[in-house]
Amino acid sequence: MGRAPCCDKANVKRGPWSPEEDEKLKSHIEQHGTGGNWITLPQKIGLKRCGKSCRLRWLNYLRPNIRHGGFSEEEDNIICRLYISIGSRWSVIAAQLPGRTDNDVKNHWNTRLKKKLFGKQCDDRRRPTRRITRPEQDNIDHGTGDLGIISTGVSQSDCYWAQQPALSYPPLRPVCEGYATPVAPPPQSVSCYEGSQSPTGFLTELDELFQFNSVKLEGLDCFNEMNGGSASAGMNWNQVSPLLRVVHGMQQLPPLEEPVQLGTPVDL
DNA sequence: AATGGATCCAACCGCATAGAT
DNA sequence: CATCTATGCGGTTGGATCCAT
Repeated sequence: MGRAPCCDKANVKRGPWSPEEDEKLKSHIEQHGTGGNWITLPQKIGLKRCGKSCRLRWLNYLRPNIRHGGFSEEEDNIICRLYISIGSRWSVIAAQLPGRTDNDVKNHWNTRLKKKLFGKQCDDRRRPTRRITRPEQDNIDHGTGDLGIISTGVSQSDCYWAQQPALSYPPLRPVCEGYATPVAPPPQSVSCYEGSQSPTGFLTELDELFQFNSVKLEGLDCFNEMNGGSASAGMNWNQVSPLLRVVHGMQQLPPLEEPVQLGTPVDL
């Protein structure tokens, strides 16, 4: 028996949202909330949309204080370090970046950071600057703390780490007491852009990096507390960063209640 | 100017989980 | 306890846009 569809796909609109739809949804939620039921909400307000689609639209775009684009290098570093530590748990990572959504973080990772970290070569100069899309233009000078320069996937942004003597990790702010902060790996361990175009060399360096993490992450005991002390409940460790699957004793993350305060110094 | 490839990102899909019954 | 339903989440896709030729 198959799973019941969440909505009648034949009778719901799909694809991009119109400004009118956005306005309907936004004003209703601002006035009445979601009513605790996304499924019935679109019918209530006369939207021919799936409840899931409404939820996604609200969470990713209509919600107040959402920021799009213009990721700072500091945010990039946080994303990379968390990805290395906990894998593709985008909601957790996004929770550390105020105003960012999991979808945004995920897209940013997939389109830029992954290339940074996993070998997009700096000498790819075909596209020195990326286009500035309308949403990005909207975000420029909106107090995001960025310079208003849209770094591209391959130019300044992509080459940022490549230009460094080695991948440089600023220290990650601990997310809870006793949380063993993923600490900057030895610089030489991730110098993946320096003559490491050879996959073998790169993998070796990654191995070193994760051996490093295997030590540092042993302190993640407080992961256990996330689910009432159950060491494995609620956590599929196969989904943890593939880079960390070899790590022994990796345990569950604690609840991440406080977003990382960007720009705050970190005591290690 | 036309075309094809690359890139980005909004949106969808489907699975896992939590909560209700 | 079993089943059903809604929600949350991560993976993937499709279309728009840009750049190089």
